[in-house]
Amino acid sequence: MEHDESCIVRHFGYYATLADREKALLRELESQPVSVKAGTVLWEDRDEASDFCTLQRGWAYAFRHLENGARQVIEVYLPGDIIGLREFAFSQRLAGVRMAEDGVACFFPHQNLLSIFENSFTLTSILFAIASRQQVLLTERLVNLARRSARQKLAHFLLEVCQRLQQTEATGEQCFHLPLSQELLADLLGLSPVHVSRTFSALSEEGLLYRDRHQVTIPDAKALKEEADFDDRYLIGSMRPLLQGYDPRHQNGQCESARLLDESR
Amino acid sequence: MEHDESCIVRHFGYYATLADREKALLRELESQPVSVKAGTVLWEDRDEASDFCTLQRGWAYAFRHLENGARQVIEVYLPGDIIGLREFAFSQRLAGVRMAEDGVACFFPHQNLLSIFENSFTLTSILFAIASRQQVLLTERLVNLARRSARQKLAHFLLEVCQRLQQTEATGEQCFHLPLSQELLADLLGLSPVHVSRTFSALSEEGLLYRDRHQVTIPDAKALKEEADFDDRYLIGSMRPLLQGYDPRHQNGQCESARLLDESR
DNA sequence: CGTTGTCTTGATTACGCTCAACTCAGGTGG
DNA sequence: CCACCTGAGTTGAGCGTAATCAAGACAACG
Repeated sequence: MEHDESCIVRHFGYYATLADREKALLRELESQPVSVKAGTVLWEDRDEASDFCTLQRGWAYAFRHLENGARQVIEVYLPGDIIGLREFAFSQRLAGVRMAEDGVACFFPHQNLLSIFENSFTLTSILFAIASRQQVLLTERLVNLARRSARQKLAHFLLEVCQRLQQTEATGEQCFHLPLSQELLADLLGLSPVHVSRTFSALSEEGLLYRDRHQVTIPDAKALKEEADFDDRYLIGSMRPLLQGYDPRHQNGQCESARLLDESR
Repeated sequence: MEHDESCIVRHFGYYATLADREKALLRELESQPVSVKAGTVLWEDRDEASDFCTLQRGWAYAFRHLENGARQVIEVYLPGDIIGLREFAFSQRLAGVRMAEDGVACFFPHQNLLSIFENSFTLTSILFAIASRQQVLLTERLVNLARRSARQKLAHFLLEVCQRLQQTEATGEQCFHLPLSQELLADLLGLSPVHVSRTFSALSEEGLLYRDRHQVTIPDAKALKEEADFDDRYLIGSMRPLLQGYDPRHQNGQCESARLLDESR
């Protein structure tokens, strides 16, 4: 029964080499695939948070409704991503999650994660790395929202998505399907829908970005990255070899950056 | 040699009961306390990321410089927080960290975290919970930046800090020392320094918030929370009992939210 | 008592919002 | 097959929040 095409096994394998036992543990997470239609709510804000889910196919997004009626899209999930880690320590959801297009999701209970912590050092490290990466994505989104112009926000997001897609799907295309409405992009980037439209037009007129319906093309990635102040070091490409240099016999390593220690003596 | 006043032991103890062995593991993280002056850089953006640090005393903040000269403050760390988890999976720093006032920091190497993964299921779970909470804080900051007015941003941040301080220091005060300049608040909230000043004045005139130099007083927390759309469920108070209901003999729990599964049959 | 950095206040500007009308594509039903 | 409807996207006009620039007040410090 060899099906290493398991999305999550592939995803984890990116971080470190997996033993068969570990692959088996991972496959348990995907034992209950569910087909979900576009618009399906995986869970609502404030629902009881009792499980996680992996995304096998399709895009999804996390969102919050504010008091004033506005909606903020917090994160966009692509195939291979794990959803719900945010609430590991919480008993209720802190954001809703909805499918942006038809897809397949696999739910697994909280306990499975604890069981991984207890049974696999390698998978634990990888999970921590994935949580760390999610935090880094969030950080970049935060900077994007706080300090960049509308055109930079839009360009930056599209560049990020394009690169994340290339990592998972290993295509070299500068052209991809974007199953998100302009209203959703607005709620993601902290703009109004009309301004998203205007920004698309402006970027298009300058030849930095083409879009037909939901198909986006980036003719000159270098120029667009320049425009957007985009630096891909926060994406997976620059991640460390996870378990490199770890020797369980020497558990109390010395600080490499003893700089400050020295100073204080 | 009983000194349970260790900041990190107290912090972890908040999540679950610790055995002596686990307390010992944690104390290793604090074996190298360093006194650091206000303004000291713990590390710079793009430095090699080889260790983490816990904050024993004083405030610190993570920041990034952008191409256009602006600075974004990403996160504010209070005593008891762990700094650097963001870069667990990365080989270089993705943001600089600087002390906002005099304090004490404890550096410990990457390896110590891996050693915890290998040796303590409980501590691993707590670490994951802490990472999860950091992500949640970041999420709330993102919403704050994207969708709220200047006065809401400022009020919301001050309410958050006030509550976080109360959790660690167990004081009931609606009054605290804020060792951050208005310029730093501006860089944190995505505003200009002059507008932070104006916003302080406006809130003060309405009696929602008083400030004398770096001392902040919140006379009517309820009113201010109303104004800021502040909901504290994202803070530690609403966290789940971490290991509740975990039984290692049944590792493959069933999904509680089988809602979608049912639908798809 | 002067110097420095932080904060305040005023005047002007700009980026993106709101409201509203219009276009366009796709889907539905007569 | 066409008429209609709907939802998404586009375009224009006017406005508002917060940015910018600049000058002045204030406190802390040497």
